[in-house]
Amino acid sequence: MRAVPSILHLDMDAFFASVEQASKPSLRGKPVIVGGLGARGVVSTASYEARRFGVHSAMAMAQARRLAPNAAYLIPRFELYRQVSDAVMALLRELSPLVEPLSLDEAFVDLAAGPYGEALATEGAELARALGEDLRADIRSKVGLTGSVGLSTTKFLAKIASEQAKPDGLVLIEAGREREVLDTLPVRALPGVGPATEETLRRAGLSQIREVAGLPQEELVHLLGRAHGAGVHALALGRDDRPVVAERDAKSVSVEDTFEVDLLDRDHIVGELERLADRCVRRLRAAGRSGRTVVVKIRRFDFSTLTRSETLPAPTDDPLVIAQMARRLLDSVELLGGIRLLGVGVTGLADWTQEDLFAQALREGMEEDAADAEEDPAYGGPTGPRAFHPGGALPAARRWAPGQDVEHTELGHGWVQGSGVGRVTIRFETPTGPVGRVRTFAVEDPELSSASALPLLGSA
DNA sequence: TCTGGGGTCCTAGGACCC
DNA sequence: TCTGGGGTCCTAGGACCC
Repeated sequence: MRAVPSILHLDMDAFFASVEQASKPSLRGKPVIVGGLGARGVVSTASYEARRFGVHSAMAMAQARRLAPNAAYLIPRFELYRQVSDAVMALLRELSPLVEPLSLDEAFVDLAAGPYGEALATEGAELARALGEDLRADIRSKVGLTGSVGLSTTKFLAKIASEQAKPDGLVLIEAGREREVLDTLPVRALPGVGPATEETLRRAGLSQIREVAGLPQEELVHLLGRAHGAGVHALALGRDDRPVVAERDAKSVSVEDTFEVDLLDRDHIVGELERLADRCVRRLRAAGRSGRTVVVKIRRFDFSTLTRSETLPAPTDDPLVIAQMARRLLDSVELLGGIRLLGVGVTGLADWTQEDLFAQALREGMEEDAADAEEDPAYGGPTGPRAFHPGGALPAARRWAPGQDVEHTELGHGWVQGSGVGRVTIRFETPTGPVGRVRTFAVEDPELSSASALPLLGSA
């Protein structure tokens, strides 16, 4: 454990919702909820204004609508979030090359490995605090958002600190005070303790970290298993020597869809599977990877979930091979009663592809499919726009989704506030302008087209 | 209108090999 | 001919995280 609180954890405040508020002046100070808007959607992020109604991440969207009927409900705009995230991560890299992103809105930074490392060793906590406050000021002025910073001697404590700092604050836990802080927290605050482990511990009479820390390690191992028990025990004692690790290679790529209505027809399900396989391969190839194991995931009507996987002798990124493996895996599953989710993934990733004899053999035996593939120069597979799927159960590529960016030939940039009965309501405003005016159009209005997001401060 | 999507890590049994 | 022990790979499932 370090003598100086040189591990920084940054957590952006209500990130997706805050980006939306920064982007849409009319939503500032208002409850904003970002997530899936369909019948089976869940909340990704609720703004602090929306949290006052009891809305939180992972809540069913239907429940959120009951709690906060007047909030703004928006689809996520991941491209924009990624751009903003890149700008934030760039600020973190000014502090140290050792930056470990955990998601778009969260990262650890090892300050000791950066330009301030030596000064930190002598000046200690006060310099760490100053660096954290400067970072927060930079994020506010250069990105236009607020983030909370935790600083401490380990990853775990830095994360606890940023949690305590929220929203828009900074908390530093000094070397030597770790146990004192942990003694006030419930077991649920330990990373790796979720609902199931919490319940196991509760039944053993353990609800506070302090109680877990007082136990011999063997007892935890007995309760939770070898790796988990030892890990939880160490963290409860404040022992955490996990290093900050930059750029970890992904170990799997997967895509999945939950359908608005359970899918019953096997042919229809196979069609969706092929679309998913195609999307999965695109992502795999975009990352320059290939993989050996194909995984098909199915969630049945009753929410029971199963996976089927098969491993090739060598990695592939061939769309035909992956789609065919996925189809065969699906064939081995009983689909009676209907399915609510379908997924396709590839694991066992490699950076290179051996000469793919398997794909070659498959191609030679499948000239018709190969001919299909040529119609779509990039990828094979009988895929097409959602609109062409009869009875397509996905939210039919709705032309206008709430939150989406649009451009009007005369009125300029705006966003979809809502749509229905052949009409769409647009609010015309930009991140740097005043609150905009609302206008309603026919959904088919040729003056209206979808657009890209505008940067938050003209620079992000 | 119950329960998203993209990940990581661990466990456990059987196959297989030495 | 009555039954090893260890290591690794594959498959399936589950907990957890954001």
